[in-house]
Amino acid sequence: MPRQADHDARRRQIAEAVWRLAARGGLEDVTLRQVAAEAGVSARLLQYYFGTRDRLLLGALEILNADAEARAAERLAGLGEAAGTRALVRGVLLEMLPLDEERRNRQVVYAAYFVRFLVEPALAAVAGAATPALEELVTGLIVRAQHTGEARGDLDAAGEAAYLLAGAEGLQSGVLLGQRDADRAVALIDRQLDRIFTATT
Amino acid sequence: MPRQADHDARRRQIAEAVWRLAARGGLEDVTLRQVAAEAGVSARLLQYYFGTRDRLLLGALEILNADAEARAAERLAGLGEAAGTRALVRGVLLEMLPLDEERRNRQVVYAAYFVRFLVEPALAAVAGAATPALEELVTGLIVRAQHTGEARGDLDAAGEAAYLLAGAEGLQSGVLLGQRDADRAVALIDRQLDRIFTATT
DNA sequence: TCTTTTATGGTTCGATCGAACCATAACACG
DNA sequence: CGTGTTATGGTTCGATCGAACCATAAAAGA
Repeated sequence: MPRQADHDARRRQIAEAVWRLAARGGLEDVTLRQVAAEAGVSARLLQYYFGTRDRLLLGALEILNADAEARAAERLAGLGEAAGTRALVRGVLLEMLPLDEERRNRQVVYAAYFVRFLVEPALAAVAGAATPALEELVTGLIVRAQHTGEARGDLDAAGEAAYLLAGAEGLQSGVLLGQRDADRAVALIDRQLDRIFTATT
Repeated sequence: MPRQADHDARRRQIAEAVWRLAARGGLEDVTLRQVAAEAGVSARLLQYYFGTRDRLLLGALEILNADAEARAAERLAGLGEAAGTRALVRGVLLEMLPLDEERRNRQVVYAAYFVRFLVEPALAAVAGAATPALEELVTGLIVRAQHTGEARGDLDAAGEAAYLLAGAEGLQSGVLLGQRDADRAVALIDRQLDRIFTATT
């Protein structure tokens, strides 16, 4: 019938403006007018594609989440098909560090949303899904490595997986705050992996 | 000469209102009017004691920091004078978990400030001091324990200290988000300490 | 070519924001 | 008992906010 537009592209364009503003000044800078200006569209369009501001924040987060998942899977696949178990675990952990602008911005946006996660159940559902899934994934990888002898058999796989991921998250904060060098954070992770995995083939 | 007031008490009263609002809805809810209402004073008084909103946020954070430090020292001292090294390290780590309302609120407030730490240098200075100091402290404790034989001698004290603290910070997020039980987080920390420290006396 | 529906811009409204300003009640001291 | 200073409340201003509303340009199908 009429004038068709690429809704997904428009929503992404607007969401990216939300991300930039949130990373720059927190959610309080994510005002409808500022997002519109940053995205180069009229404020009316934000209403058209997202509705209210709360739903804009929710929608922008959903797109960010989908993006993060896709990019992470892409990067893990990029390790090569015959990547060792240790390399896979390392890849998952490094995904949580701000090793490039893309990851850094994404992680800062998550930080900007954090308090809201604690209050708005709709956002909490979107945010809370990732971490437990990663924990199961890493646990499974360590268990597999224990079976093949790549990892020490006398350690608690689930506990180590949880602490590895928690540590990566903590290192993320330190690097973002400029308290810690990114390279040094990676080195710390590698040292923990040295402890868990035995022979490097 | 005239009508004296306890400035420190007033500033604290106002700062506590800031904390409550920030923990409840993030910094965007910390508006002069809402803080005034929450503290039970007029908005004029916020200007009188803190000046602009930026300086209110800075002042409230400074008081929070001083509070955190004092309470942590208090709690560590409460472990007893002859507390073992492992117990001290454990105490430091547990201070980063939301094990009671006080710690939980404080940690949520820090989260609310986080993005601002990355942007405003004045806030970054206040926030960034704690973590490196804790890292040196824990490193020193582990080194001491290695000398006395309480800790395994073949591990990198600084690296383990850094990863312990980072892990505690990551566990903090998980507990705050309700993804992880607080008791389970403590158990995970204890398991890491089992690995680092040898004999429990 | 003419609809008819969609995508988009612009304007407006009531509320609220931060900050400046105006007032005055309380009180220590002469 | 004044009296001068401090601590506090209230009001106002211009700006901005989120949301609703009004308009219209574009284009797909008749």
